[in-house]
Amino acid sequence: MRQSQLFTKTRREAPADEVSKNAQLLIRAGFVYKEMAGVYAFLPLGLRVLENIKNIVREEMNAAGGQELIMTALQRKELWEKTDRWSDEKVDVWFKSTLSAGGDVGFAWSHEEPISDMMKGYLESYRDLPVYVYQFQTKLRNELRAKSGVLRGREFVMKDLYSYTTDAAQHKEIYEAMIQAYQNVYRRIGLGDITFLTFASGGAFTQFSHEFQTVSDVGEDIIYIDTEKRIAVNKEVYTDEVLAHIGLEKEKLIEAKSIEVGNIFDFGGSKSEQLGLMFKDETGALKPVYLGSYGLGITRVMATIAEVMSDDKGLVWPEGVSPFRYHLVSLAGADETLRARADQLYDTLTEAGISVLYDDREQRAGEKFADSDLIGIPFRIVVGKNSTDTSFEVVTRSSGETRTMSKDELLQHS
RNA sequence: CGGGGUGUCGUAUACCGGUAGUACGCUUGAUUUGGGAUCAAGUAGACAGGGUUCGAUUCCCUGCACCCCGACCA
Repeated sequence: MRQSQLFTKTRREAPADEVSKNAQLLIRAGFVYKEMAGVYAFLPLGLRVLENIKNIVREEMNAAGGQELIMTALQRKELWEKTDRWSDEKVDVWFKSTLSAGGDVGFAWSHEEPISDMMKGYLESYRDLPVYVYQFQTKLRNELRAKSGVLRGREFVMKDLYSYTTDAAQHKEIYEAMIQAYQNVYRRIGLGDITFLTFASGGAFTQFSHEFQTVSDVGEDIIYIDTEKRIAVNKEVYTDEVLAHIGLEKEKLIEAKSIEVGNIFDFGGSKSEQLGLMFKDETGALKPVYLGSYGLGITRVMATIAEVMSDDKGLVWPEGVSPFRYHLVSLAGADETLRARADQLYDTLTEAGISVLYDDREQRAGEKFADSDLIGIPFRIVVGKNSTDTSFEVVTRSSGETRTMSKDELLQHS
């Protein structure tokens, strides 16, 4: 992509009404646009990051047996009344509206009810199970207060997978597979080292749920980490009894603030019974389908990366999620030789299927470097006085390290 | 929802009860070209409504928006 053609605009200063670092940087670098409090649009650069994150998640979900689908954003009142979660007293984040033709609808803040209700038409026998389906959906939540920029908005993209199994034993298999898949995701997007599997409250359904918590001072949760075992306990269930149950020693735990970047749940059979989602087992007996749900906030992950990986110059994208692999910065100016050299390198890399943002603009070096630092692509190739036809200056964004690389090395470097 | 704060060109800001200024951006021209260049000319603004006042962007009220703390976050 030629930067002269890219729809974006960097800003020297952040808007005065944004205090959170993730929103400041993402707006300044031209990744997101703020529509209103807690509601952000994703511009081409930001969308590329989102899609990269989604693709990593998609690959891991598919590998674990998940099948992608997409549910609706409009939901039926009657369905949510069945599980007693329609009233504003029970769920205070509902956006609701009425149909012109008559009747009430809700805007999707979660999809357990509709997706499980739908399953009634498809899951009738133990032969139909297990089923693992997931989607990437925009969730709408009427939060009393939006905060922390993109981290906690009223509109956000979430991956939610639902597992339908015959019993606890079958459920355990997918649940363990999901824990592994989630850990793969966080490792691949670059948050693996600071993201911990965390024991948390299971709400009304089970003793525990598991969260994935990324250590950050802007987080809203407090966790206690065992750095050797790489697991943690959320403050909400941090008791001697729970520690003993999990086998953690209090003295070894480190307290930290953290961002919840994922949450997986064991619902058991109770919700299925409420909804009438039953199947016949081998003996012909009618049983409730065993339900699990697995959430992962895509936009929140993007904001978390912006928050924890950035420096005073701007964003620093991990290789797995960066909008481009290389930022090719041409300092050719009026020098036709340099321009041709940059053009040729851009063509070569692009034809090899490598994503390159090519800063072919007329701007001066300082502005280009500042923009490049702000946008945060992992590797910057500088075509200028230090380059030749065969060797190029390459700067690593995260470390600032500069080295010289050949075209072949650029093509193979990964 | 409770408490606190803020609304001035596209962005960041200044001043002021009496002609709203600066920087960046943007437009045009010239000179520049390895870390946000220089010069010149131009462009563009007081959240909305009401009140006080000879006169309100400024003071007061209401609304709206945004930010922060808390509460909330299956």
